[in-house]
Amino acid sequence: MTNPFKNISEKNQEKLLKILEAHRFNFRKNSLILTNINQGNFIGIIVDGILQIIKNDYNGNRIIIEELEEGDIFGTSLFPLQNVEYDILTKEDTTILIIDYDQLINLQQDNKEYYNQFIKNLLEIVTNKIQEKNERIEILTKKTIRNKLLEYFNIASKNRSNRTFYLPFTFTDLADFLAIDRSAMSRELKYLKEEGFIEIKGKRITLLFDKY
Amino acid sequence: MTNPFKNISEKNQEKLLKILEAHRFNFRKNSLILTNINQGNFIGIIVDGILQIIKNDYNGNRIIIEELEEGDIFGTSLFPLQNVEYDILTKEDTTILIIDYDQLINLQQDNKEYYNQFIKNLLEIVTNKIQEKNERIEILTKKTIRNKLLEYFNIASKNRSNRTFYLPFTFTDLADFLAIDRSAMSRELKYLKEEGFIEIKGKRITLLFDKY
DNA sequence: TTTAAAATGTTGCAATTGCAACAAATACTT
DNA sequence: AAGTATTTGTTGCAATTGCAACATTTTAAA
Repeated sequence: MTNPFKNISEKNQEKLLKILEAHRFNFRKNSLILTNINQGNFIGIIVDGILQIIKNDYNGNRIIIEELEEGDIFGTSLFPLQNVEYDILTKEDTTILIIDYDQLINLQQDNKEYYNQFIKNLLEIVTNKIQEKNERIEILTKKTIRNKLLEYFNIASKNRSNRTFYLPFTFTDLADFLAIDRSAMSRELKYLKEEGFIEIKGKRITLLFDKY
Repeated sequence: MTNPFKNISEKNQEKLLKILEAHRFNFRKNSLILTNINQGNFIGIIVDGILQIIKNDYNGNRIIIEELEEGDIFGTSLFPLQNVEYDILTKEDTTILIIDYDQLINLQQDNKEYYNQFIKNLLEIVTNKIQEKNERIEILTKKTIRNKLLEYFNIASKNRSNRTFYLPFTFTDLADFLAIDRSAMSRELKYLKEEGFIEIKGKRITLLFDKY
């Protein structure tokens, strides 16, 4: 994951955050970050910790939109529908920086190279985020639970360059991430184990198929 | 949709494209744009026309990843998996600009305000794209065909600020976009019409429900 | 360490969906 | 304008899935 302050010296980082009037916030594990931290358009940068963006349906379905870690960004301009319906939940103690998006974009500081570098870094981060979203879409467009699981496992395995990897969250969360029923997923995982496609020990998953 | 050259004069636009060694290409309707236009990391800008990014599954399923129009961007850095498996298809006669992504990012032209402006514009476009991806994910995470359709219709209606709108593509494409079986979708649309949720005349759709 | 809470595993059953196989209607091409 | 290709509509049926309800295991908190 790209660091939003890549190629920016400590000193310039401070200057930048001052110019942008960035605010720092600390949250305990399992707390809800209200999206109305400030009124306007904002970008949040995760300095440390883990966040989940959660959507709770009118159908009572809970969907994990994304899971974010250090260096990731989030914010109003990155969500549709003014993000009214999203919950942002800390999974660990988390520190974030909040920056006003409009102020950031409209700042007339072209001569400051650290400002330009920062914008470039954000572009790179958001571009990576698109790739993640596309991966997510790849998974969600698979028609069966089995194919969703296999696609998810393949991508996870590829991203970690290892046929063995650890789930970054619970199986309950995985079901929410894949937008499928947890018990149906559990059933399908059993079949996949029985048929020798995968091996599971706790959150440790090993792929036993070559490619599918 | 944001124009990638917003706030850049014609003159500076030319300079910029020269510096970036941008190449212009024209394609006829229904032609495949090979993703190996050039070898490296590239960004494509749609000057005019319409493109679809298509993925064909090993299961034989055809999925529309996105539909792009004038001002939109696409490119290797925006796809996962080195975009080997994606087809880029013109739906109309289309003109694009190709820019080398690494060259763009690594250019040392901080003093050129049009360059910085261009990067900012790209950030804005990619940020909007994230919103679109999130909307797509919202739709795909709905568990029933009915709810996928209703969510799609809601978003389409909201985006056009009108309860009547036109499908931007065929119903066959819509099924591919929603990742559902076309005939099953057709059946569900019939029920939605019968139950008075919607009205359909050709590609013209009117929502008759207040909110759902 | 005990207790409570959350996560995981399991299963029957009803609802939903994909698939296949057509007919009918539209849209393109020459 | 005729002929071909594509899109749309329809339906039975089998497969998949969600849901509910519960037992068991694991994790977290007091």
